[in-house]
Amino acid sequence: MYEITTKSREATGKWEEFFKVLSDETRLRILLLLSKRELCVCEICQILGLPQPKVSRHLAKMRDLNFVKDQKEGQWTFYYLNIEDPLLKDILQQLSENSHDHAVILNDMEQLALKEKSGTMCQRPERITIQVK
Amino acid sequence: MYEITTKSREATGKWEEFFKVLSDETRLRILLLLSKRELCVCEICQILGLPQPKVSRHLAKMRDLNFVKDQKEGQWTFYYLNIEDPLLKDILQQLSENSHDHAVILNDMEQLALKEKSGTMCQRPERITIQVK
DNA sequence: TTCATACATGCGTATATGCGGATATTTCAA
DNA sequence: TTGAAATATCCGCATATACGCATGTATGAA
Repeated sequence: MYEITTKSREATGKWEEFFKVLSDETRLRILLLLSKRELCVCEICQILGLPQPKVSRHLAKMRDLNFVKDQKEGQWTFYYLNIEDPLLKDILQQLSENSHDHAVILNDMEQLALKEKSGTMCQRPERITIQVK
Repeated sequence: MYEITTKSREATGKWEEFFKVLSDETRLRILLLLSKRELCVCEICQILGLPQPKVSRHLAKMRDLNFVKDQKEGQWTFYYLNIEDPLLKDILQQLSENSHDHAVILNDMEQLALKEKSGTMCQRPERITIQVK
């Protein structure tokens, strides 16, 4: 149903707002990270190499516009994609497929992989294994 | 080929710029009009009920970023969609399909239809019949 | 040549937006 | 209770962006 699948636009009722969220490199980087897996704020900061207030602000904006959802777990707040919007999924898919000429994105993905391997991810409760992909 | 189909992003190399163009109601209205047919600046102004400098500036921006192309024909400059970008096509398709709850867009389409019926469209040379849809 | 129409653009302004730095709040461990 | 870590938010500033208005340019008709 359209009413269900396009929440991120319903929030404002305006398409401009939807695209405005995507008009920022930091937010795109975060969205592409979250398209791989859920992450807490401090993990995102470390992977992207960005200050926490900056990341937090962008996450808040995307949460307000229903691009992502959050789930507090003790000291951490985990963010994950709101996958109910097919257009958003299509767009992130396209970005992901064409990231080969985007050095910044490639590096972000590598930093995520490195961090996962190094065992320095924040501890998750079992039930938060939200696999988005 | 990716190199051919994504010109509107290659222009800047940055996805943000692509979405920034879509982050404006006037530009979305124009793009949806042009997804129906090619139009000159004065036709767009009349259909949207917007001042000419405003429309002209938005068109210039979209031309610079390869969203649209223009073709001068005597006193008129006809603009039409650059349809080489599959993502742009997808997005406009989605917008078009879901315009039923967007009164502004619905009215624009009606104004276009009315203007076509009323015989007040600017005169076109035969060869400019660029059907985009 | 003169004038009207179509279109583009320069300028000043108001607003939006992103950012850095500081700080408040919550949670957990010592 | 105290302190450190994680997160959110407030403040002030710098920049970007859209707009209105005026003007410049080109084209075609009288």
